[in-house]
Amino acid sequence: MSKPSIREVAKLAAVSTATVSNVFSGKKPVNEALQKRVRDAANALGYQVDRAASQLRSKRNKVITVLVPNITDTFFATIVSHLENLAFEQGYDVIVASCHDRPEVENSRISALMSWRPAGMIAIPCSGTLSPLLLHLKATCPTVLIDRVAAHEAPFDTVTLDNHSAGRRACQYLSKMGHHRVLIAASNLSFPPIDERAKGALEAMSALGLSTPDVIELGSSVEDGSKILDEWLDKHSRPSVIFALTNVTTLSCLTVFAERDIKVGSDISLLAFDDDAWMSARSVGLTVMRQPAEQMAKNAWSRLLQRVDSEINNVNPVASILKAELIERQSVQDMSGNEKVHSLSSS
Amino acid sequence: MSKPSIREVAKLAAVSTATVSNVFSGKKPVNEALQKRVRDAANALGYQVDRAASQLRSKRNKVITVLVPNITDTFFATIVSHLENLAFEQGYDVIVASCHDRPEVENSRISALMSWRPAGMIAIPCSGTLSPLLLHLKATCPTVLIDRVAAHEAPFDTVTLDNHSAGRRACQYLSKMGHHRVLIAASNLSFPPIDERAKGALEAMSALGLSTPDVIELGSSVEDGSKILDEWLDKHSRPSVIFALTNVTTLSCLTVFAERDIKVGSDISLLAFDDDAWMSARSVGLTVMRQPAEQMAKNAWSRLLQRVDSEINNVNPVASILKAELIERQSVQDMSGNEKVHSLSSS
DNA sequence: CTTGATCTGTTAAACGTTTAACTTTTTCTT
DNA sequence: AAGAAAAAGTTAAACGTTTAACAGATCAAG
Repeated sequence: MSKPSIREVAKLAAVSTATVSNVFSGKKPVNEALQKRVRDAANALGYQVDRAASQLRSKRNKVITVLVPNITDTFFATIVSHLENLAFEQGYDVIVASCHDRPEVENSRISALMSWRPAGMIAIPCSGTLSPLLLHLKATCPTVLIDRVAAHEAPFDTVTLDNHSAGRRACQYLSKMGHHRVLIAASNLSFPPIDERAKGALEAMSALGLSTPDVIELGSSVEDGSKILDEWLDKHSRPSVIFALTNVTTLSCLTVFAERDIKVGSDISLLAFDDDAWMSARSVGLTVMRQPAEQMAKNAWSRLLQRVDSEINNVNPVASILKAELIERQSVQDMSGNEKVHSLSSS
Repeated sequence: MSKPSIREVAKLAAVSTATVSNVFSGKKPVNEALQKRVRDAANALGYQVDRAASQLRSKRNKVITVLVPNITDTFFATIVSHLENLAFEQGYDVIVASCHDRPEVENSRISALMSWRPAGMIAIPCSGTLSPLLLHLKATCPTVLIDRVAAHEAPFDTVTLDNHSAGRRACQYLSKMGHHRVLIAASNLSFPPIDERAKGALEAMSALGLSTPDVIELGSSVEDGSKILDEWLDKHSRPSVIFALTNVTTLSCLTVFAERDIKVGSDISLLAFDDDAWMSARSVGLTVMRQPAEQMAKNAWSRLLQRVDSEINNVNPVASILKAELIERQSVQDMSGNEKVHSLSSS
């Protein structure tokens, strides 16, 4: 029942424990024949190296911990999935924790993660203001932060979207399509990326000389968001387009549209964020600002490995900033009355 | 830089290492005042118990590993999320691995997970035929299997949906709604739950004396599935309803409907499986068979803890089987011509 | 045939914790 | 007040691995 140890393998293969260790770690070369003998013995006993003992002695630990606000959010899950792949390729193990959007839980999850003595940590903070515990990591563990962080303010390597630019470009597109009355559906403006998106949008509108859009906060759940949006619509005249700043706010918008029998793409336009699978599987596909989730994971990973390998901790934090991609589908109606670009007919 | 050990805490607090250990583990009582002295010293040094050393010595390990086919699938992510909550409440840590639907990867992930020497494991196998490595767990580690497993055949505790009944009830509903020509969109019939759903559906139709539905396999990706369905529709006359057996096949169906400009709920009906957030946030909400994901997680968890705590391993496997819930929305059109049940008017 | 370099293998001491066994102190019984 | 029992701390030996330090063999060069 209890697992066999390296000693039993050594005895069965009639070698020293050091040799068995070398066979499995590859640290020192060992003769072909012996190697086979050892492996056979190990298989016969069902031996497997004990991580705890290995780590305790060697102080090396090929483990990266990942902290996300919520694993059920497709965007975060996608990033986790990519990170897991990258880690796997390089012989690292990943331990994931999610804090369910609760800062208190975040703290306790960080403690738990750190007790594994990981080689490094990749975190998507759940709130814009970094907790003291998180900040303390600066001194103890190579860390890179993704997404919910103000890129240049954090004392960590960061990988973020150029949220300001994404918001700006989104609104430029909206105005090009002839929309003047836009409502911005944010989740929570205390999250730096959301705030940036909204600021970028506002700035673009004012630069274009258009009226400043209203901004409403819909929170982090679809239900709450629907209710808030519903009430807002009761009190205001209908905007020509809603710019939804996350996949969850997008869902809130669609819920309300369904209840009120408002048709997307004709009665109202919708520009969404992220690009979940369901957003394109619709009769009126959603036009979206897509975040390059895979690239974000890749950058975070390589940045972290660099820190881990170089042991140097006094290099200045580097901020890696990526661009969102506008994917044009049918949910933003063209109200401009302009000719289509591809039309060659002379008027 | 390097983490302080229990010895340094002991020295600073002027006690023995055993006392420090007892303060943190609670194994033996220790005087209030001393306790405070120890905690203060630990805080001052930033001390944290080293899991590896602790586990190595005590052989206890409050860790449960979780294996899923794909963390980006909302259904699996939801289960993982609930499991994480349950674990957290009881002082367990969870290590999650996903095998990206590849059996080879599954094997290597299992090895990796086992090297943590977890107290138990909860797995959603990625294929219906359990790998030898997985079967081997029977002897080494308390294990409970969820979802992709034939409930009564596996030599493990299982938590599954009553898929046969779900398929049957779905088709009974469909027939009640006046649908006679139904197409079943399976993902992969080699997965036991999918096969069961299809079988249940077929059985219901034949019991009702209706023509047996066609069954097509759409695979595990939205794109592949769309292509296959698209080709099928080219060669066959349009069914009155599609019964999609997973959230991914549902997406494939909707993609094809969008391309062909087929309106759900009027041109064609759709009965979906699972109940992802986006399924209700539509002008025509999807009627679905919802799986009780939270309950599945709860049952798996309590079943596992029972095994872990009782140390008894010769109890027969127990199969926990849950019911799906039919949630009626608008995507299945009523073709029966019957009066509505709530209508009291005399004809 | 020596010298020394190169391989391949072994021995034994850590790594940071827990815990059985022991010692000291306190409390309770009579 | 003496002795027993209970409570609170300490000592030191594990846990299963890695790895310095060492040892024996093989081989090439001089």
